[in-house]
Amino acid sequence: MNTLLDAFSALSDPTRFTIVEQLMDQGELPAGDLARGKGMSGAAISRHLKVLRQAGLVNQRVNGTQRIYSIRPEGLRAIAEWTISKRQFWEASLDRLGDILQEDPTWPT
Amino acid sequence: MNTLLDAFSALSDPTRFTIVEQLMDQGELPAGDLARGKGMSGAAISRHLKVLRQAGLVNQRVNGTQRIYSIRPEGLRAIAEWTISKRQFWEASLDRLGDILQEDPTWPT
DNA sequence: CCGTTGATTAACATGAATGTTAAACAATGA
DNA sequence: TCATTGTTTAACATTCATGTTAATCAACGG
Repeated sequence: MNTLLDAFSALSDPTRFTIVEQLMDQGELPAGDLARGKGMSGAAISRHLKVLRQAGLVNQRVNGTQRIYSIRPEGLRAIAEWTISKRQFWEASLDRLGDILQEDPTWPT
Repeated sequence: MNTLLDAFSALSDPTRFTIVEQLMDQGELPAGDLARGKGMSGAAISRHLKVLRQAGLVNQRVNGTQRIYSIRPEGLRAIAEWTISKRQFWEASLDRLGDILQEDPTWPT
């Protein structure tokens, strides 16, 4: 559960959230690319990446002088499983479960 | 998406997270009961509840002098929908999707 | 009307978070 | 070997978060 709170905390920062989304969209990226992408010092990004790593949300791979980051699926599962375990609460706001299928056609039926 | 970050932020605090879980377990509860349950001043709990309300995660109902709080399903849906939309990433860490069914037999197949 | 109860807001202290620049460090290539 | 590049860590300033107690406010019951 501590893992879960760390994940929530890590994702609650806009910079870190967009890093995660960028890694999801573009696959693995070196720290430098992420820093350039957001108008922010490399030092700041480096520490954000450390927070994400400690929360278990990203992996770091070494390639020469580069540190290449990618999504760590196990980290996201903490959130996914909590969400699933509480499904009855957010489903309660749907008149019909079918509504969500409209939003996400890949949702398992 | 701002709603989503507010929800993550709200849930990243241990006191607020347990308030949410307590409301899920026990249904609606007055602020005073929540304060007594955690050894903390009513003032602190009141502000935590305000954060949860502003994040859209709980509802407030007035009953005489009491403020009775309950889960707000719409708020949880922001997290649920983000999680679902990123499903491919956390499913990637499963050898077989069936694994999760073992953890949660009610998961839709 | 007054005192009590339940709850929130105000004022304050303190520790955590986040950005910057400068320093440190490792890998690479001339 | 030495300069360059990529990244992280250190030191610092500033803002944000969170707890406490005291003050405020509304509802109730005598």
